Amino acid sequence: MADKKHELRDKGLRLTPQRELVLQAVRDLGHATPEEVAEKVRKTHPGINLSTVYRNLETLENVGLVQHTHLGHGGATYHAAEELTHLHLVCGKCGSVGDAPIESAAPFVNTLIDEYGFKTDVTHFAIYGTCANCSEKS
Amino acid sequence: MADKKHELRDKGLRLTPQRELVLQAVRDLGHATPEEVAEKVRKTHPGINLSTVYRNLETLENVGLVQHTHLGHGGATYHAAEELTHLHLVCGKCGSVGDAPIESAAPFVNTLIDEYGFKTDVTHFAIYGTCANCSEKS
DNA sequence: TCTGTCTTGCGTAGTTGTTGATTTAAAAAT
DNA sequence: ATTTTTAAATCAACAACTACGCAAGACAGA
Repeated sequence: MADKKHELRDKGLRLTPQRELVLQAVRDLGHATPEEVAEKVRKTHPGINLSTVYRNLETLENVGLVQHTHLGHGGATYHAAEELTHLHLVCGKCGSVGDAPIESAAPFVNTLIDEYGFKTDVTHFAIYGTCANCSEKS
Repeated sequence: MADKKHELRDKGLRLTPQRELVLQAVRDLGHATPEEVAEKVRKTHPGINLSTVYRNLETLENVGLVQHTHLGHGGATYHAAEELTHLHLVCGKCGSVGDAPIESAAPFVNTLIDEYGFKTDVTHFAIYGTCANCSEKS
């Protein structure tokens, strides 16, 4: 962690403030659309352009630092590669995105492999439902 | 099932060939984008318009006969309401959509409820991974 | 059968999300 | 410090998807 400044250069990328900020935003947000990333970055760097965000997300994905998924709405959502260790619990009512450890799905994943030969990648999609909060309220 | 002709009227909808065909297509296809529904319908009713398909899908959804989800790519996919009894196994390589009974996920769903209070609706999202076919080939 | 209303067809036009082209600026190498 | 190279900003174009408006036609009820 000490050499964070160099992880981009190590991948053969130039070290620009924008690029760092985009990566940091993805890490901070956990999962975010390009638009959300842009918004986040603009808090500290107001002039950043949406195109730049898109290009950097693409670049960062190429070197494996981030990945994208589709969580339902339409746009892609990005997360840092090292964060791909949990499930996404998306609440259909409030839109919140919770996390659960990957092990929660282990029996499910095994069932699908054993019975259908289907190798599930549970980190790549949203688990849709209703969160505890919204369940109480209704 | 004998009075299929009247189920639309019972919902307060007019009975048009297009409407019937759209509903039938959704039921036959299991899960399909508006475009795919249109294609299917056009086999027996070539002149049907895409707008009509969209409008009817919307109408049918309003009365609860069909539902839509986002399975990742971009467009919405529709299925008949009574068909919501299986999981969608979407292959990331070939794009195929397989089915698995809802019971496969039961332990998983229970875990999420017990530990996080999260009520999962497993029929409403795609389970993403690699199908048996594509696993062999690679 | 006739009438009023809902629906279709058709084209179009708005979103939304994304990518290019170009110029300017900034980063790395020398 | 200077040069070379790559990235950022800006704006525009694009594509896919969906919705809208109007006129003509089809459905259901009397």
